[in-house]
Amino acid sequence: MTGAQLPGDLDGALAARLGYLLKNAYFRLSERMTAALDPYGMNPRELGVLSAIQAGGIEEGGQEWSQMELAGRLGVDRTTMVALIDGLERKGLVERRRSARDRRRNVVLLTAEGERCRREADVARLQVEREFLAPLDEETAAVLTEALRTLFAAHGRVSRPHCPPSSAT
Amino acid sequence: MTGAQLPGDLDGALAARLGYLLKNAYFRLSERMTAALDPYGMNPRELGVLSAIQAGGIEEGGQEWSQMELAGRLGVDRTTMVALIDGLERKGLVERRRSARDRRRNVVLLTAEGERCRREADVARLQVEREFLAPLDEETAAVLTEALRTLFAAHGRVSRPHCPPSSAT
DNA sequence: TATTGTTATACTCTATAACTATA
DNA sequence: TATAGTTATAGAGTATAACAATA
Repeated sequence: MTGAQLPGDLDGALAARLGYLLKNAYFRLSERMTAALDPYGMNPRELGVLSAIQAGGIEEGGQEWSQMELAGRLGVDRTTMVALIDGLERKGLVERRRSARDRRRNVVLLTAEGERCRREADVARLQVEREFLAPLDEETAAVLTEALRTLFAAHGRVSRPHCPPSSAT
Repeated sequence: MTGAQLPGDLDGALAARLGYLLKNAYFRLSERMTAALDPYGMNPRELGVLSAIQAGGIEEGGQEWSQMELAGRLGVDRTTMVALIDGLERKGLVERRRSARDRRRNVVLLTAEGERCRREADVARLQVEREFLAPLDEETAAVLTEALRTLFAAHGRVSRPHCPPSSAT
């Protein structure tokens, strides 16, 4: 569609580039996801935070995670996480609670509304993903997803040099 | 690897998200590509510009493209393209030439060194792509690439609202 | 009047440094 | 002394607005 009005095969040449293809897929999906989540008052990244909190809550009998741990797991800076939690707290979707065992840590919990919003938004997310993959037949879509998972396992997530407490300074 | 030191299945939960997978694949590949192209004195985006110029040059008997056209095709703003061409020109890889037929247009051409650099860097790019896909067997890698191409054709590239001369102001 | 290239400016996102309170 | 959270600040990347030259 966008390329149809362009003469020549430049789009073809670019479409041979893996980076170009991945970038376009990522940004196009992000656009749709952002639009789809807007009615729920959140963006994809915020939904990611809510999901991370929830994923922690259901594991090992309900482990609670601090901002630091969430930041590390989501691959964002801890200062970014502060702003992220600020926003979610302002919307009443999460709440900070001082950890009893280590009073430096802020445990982040879903509120009842936060959990409800997360669940609804997650349905919207799945719907967007399905629509996005609709141009592919079912098996191809499955192979694509599985291949991306394999690459993720092999190459790891985006490194966040100064966030996990390792080689700083 | 990165996830191995993390307790629980949060990475698993995130790895179920298409956006997360695409983002990680894109950023990881970008990191590697940036490192691999560094010896050639360029970054992935600059190589994209050189390739776009070259792709134009070999098509329809050697069509020459202006900054505006290159910007439109690469999906970047025209002001970004100015800075991009500035950098490439400073390195002696491209040169601007005023179009004879329309003196408003700056046709951008590869210098001899620019074409040589582009060709060498493109070999490095292919090598990086191959290595990046190495965790996948050959057929899976082919399906992945083809699927991304299909999605690209269906959803188009990243839209750049104010760049193609359409709905501005 | 509209378009290309250009410059200057603003905005967004993220990282860095410094501060506090806890350990 | 080191760590978690916070704040303020700076930096990259990108978009917006305005201007000159040309159509």
